[in-house]
Amino acid sequence: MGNPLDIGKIQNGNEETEASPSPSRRRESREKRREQLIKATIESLAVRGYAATTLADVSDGAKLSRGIVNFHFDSKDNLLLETLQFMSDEYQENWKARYAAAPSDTAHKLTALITADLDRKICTPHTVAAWFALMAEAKSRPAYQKLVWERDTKYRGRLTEYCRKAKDEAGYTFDPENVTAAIYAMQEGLWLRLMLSGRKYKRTDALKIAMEMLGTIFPKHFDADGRPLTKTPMRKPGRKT
Amino acid sequence: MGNPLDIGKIQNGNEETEASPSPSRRRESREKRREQLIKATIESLAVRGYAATTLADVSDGAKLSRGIVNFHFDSKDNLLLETLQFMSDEYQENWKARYAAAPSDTAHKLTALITADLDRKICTPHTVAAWFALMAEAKSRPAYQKLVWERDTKYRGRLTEYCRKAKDEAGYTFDPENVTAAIYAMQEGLWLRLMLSGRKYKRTDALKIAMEMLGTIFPKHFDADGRPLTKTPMRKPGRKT
DNA sequence: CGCGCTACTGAACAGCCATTCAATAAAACT
DNA sequence: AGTTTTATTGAATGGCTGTTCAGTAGCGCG
Repeated sequence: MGNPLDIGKIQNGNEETEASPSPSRRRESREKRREQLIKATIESLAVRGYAATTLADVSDGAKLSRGIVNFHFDSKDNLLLETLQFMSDEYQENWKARYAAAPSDTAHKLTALITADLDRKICTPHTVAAWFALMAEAKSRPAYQKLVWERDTKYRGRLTEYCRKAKDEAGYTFDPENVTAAIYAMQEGLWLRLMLSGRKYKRTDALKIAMEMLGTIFPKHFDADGRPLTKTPMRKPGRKT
Repeated sequence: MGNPLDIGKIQNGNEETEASPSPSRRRESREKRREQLIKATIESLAVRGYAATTLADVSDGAKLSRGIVNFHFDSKDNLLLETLQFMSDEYQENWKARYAAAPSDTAHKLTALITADLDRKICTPHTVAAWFALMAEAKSRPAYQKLVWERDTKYRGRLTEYCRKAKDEAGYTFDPENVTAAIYAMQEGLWLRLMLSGRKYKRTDALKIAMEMLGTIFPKHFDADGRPLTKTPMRKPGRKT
């Protein structure tokens, strides 16, 4: 325990292909540094856990000096809070984009919401581990709790909307609020399992489980494997075939 | 932050009504002290979180002196590990007892397994919060991971057994392994919500959500509200009504 | 009553870690 | 080029915390 977790050269997957003027540049823009430090924090949270993550770990991980975090984030507490904020933003941007891009029928919107949670972008072992590390502290940190709760509320609101819509379309008998709660709980539980199981379970396994459950809950909208049924546009009790 | 969380007088809900010889007794049996310290640890984990829990908090909470934890548990690490073990044991004893006491038909066994998770005994806000505090560290602590994984495996094995049985009895089309994973994930997600939401969600709400989901997944075994149907003994594809 | 025995205490200690800050160096600007 | 501004460094600091251990006190036993 104590190896620096080299992520000094972050794979900035963005389209930042501009020939950087000098590779030995020490000064970076404020935003870049902050993001670099946040990523190093996530890394350390995932590998070492919350309790064992020190500022030295973070600065070493970013290949920078000791005082750097307090310079950019004022305090460790604040670094952790902004890390949570960062992950929360990333999460929301992801599902909103996927939701917007999905066809407008209920089955596809639901699919988009569910699969977004298990997207490759946000559902890496490190991200999930860091997320739980911070979330576990939420009970004793009102600021964390507020962030997490807001993230939850927005997503679940949208999910409820479509559970209700599905019910209207196909005449299911369930209570939409309860089904939403159940689905959302399942999603978080799948995350937890992904974190705990190391390499035994993969993201794609979780995806399969989630989609099959959609098929079970909304049998008129999905087939048994969880594939959206879009043939019938589905009106009130519309006749089929 | 720093008030001692008085639980010196633990409510030992057991049938230990034996008139304790002298109320000012300082020396206690080894087991009693250990349990008292573990309960103080759970309390502190729930209120302060993992990172902020110090040995001073634990000994203050138990109204004992500073060195007491190292005397009984050797190290803080070991205290935390034994706390996890304690909660794990309590959890398993609970569901095994409920399972054994349930009627032998599939629906009731399933109900027993599901409701056990949300039993008043083990599903208190403090217990759940402490559980997640420790579980979040599992990724970076092999010893924790092992304990949590074992706990999971036993419970899920039993759950799978009955999902399979239900499928055989009623001819459902789902994959039993996947359904088990989904149900179990939902259970853990409900725990998480219980922890995060403070007083907004109650144990009984979670119970309702879980049972309604059982009704959705096993429609031949439960009614829509999740009540076990026991009238029909249920054979293979038996004709109905 | 004395003698150990064991649970327990709390002061002392050593190590770790977040934070500070004076010094430095790179960019930006004039 | 000179000056200001800004980012960065890394050694110093002080507080906190886990652990130790020499001492204390309740308890049973002979």
